[in-house]
Amino acid sequence: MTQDPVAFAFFNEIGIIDQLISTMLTKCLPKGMTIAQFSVLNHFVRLEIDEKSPAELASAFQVSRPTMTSTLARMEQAGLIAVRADPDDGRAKRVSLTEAGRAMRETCLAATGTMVPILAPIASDAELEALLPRLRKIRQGLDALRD
Amino acid sequence: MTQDPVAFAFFNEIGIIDQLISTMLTKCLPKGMTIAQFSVLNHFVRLEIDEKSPAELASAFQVSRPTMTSTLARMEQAGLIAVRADPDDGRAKRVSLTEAGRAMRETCLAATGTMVPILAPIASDAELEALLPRLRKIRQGLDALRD
DNA sequence: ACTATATAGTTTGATATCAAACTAAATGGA
DNA sequence: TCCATTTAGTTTGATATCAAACTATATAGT
Repeated sequence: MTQDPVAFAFFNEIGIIDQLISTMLTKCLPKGMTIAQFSVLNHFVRLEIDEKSPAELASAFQVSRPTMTSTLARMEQAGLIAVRADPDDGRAKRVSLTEAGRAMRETCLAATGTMVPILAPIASDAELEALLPRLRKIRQGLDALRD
Repeated sequence: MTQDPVAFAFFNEIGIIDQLISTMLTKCLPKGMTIAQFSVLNHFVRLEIDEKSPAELASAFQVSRPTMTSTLARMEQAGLIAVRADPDDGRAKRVSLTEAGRAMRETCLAATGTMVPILAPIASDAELEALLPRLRKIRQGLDALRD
């Protein structure tokens, strides 16, 4: 362990934190809702975007296209999004939020809000605020490596 | 987005970093090998442990018992571990590393080593070293919350 | 001793995720 | 015009992950 590169220990902690948070978050979401789906709902609302293609969404969340296909299929099934053919490109699709999707996002937002006071004792806002830009820089560096 | 609690932005970055690193790491591992399996191999070698029960392993990696059952089944199938009944407890099992498992761990270690120079430009060891204890503290806090 | 509870592992059924291979449509070049 | 290449999306097949429900064994309490 001591001979392990620091990077490994670092990314190991990152992995465990992600796992713990994901599990907690999933548990407080409405039955059947997942983080992946909630993220898509959030994306539309926060960026005030009408329509986006599956490929654009996949790219925004840095997941593969098959993953996005799968997530969107479930969301359409659940009535959270509407999908139509792109009028300008026969290969493409256009995805948009439904009213139900918007409502579900509100519900999820309220549910996740309950986690904030629970997390507060773990780390202060100041602490997180201090770490955030440094993590962001690392994320951007990794992101750039992919190409 | 601006009204989002800092915690959300923070854990979002954590999630993306984990995803990017996991994908990179998986790609450099031998065909068929996964991070979950490599972690188990590593655990045995690094802690110099002979045998552990599936429940102990699940707890060490903070995954559910069904998850560990699944991972161990694949590893046993691949000949990386040996599993025997616990002589003292009729419910339990004892898991140990095989020679093949030990060899595979060495191979994986060498493979992941190639990532170190790639990651170096992303963040210096000093930077990671500075962040590590703070992440560890957050992880421990989250871990404690689970109970 | 007997029953209730707790613990070890598995099974079932669901989601997310990826790589590889595939179809269909757009684009570019000769 | 026609073919090669690229791009959008899906399908297939694999792994990880969880919760809930299940079996079997161990432990505790009466």
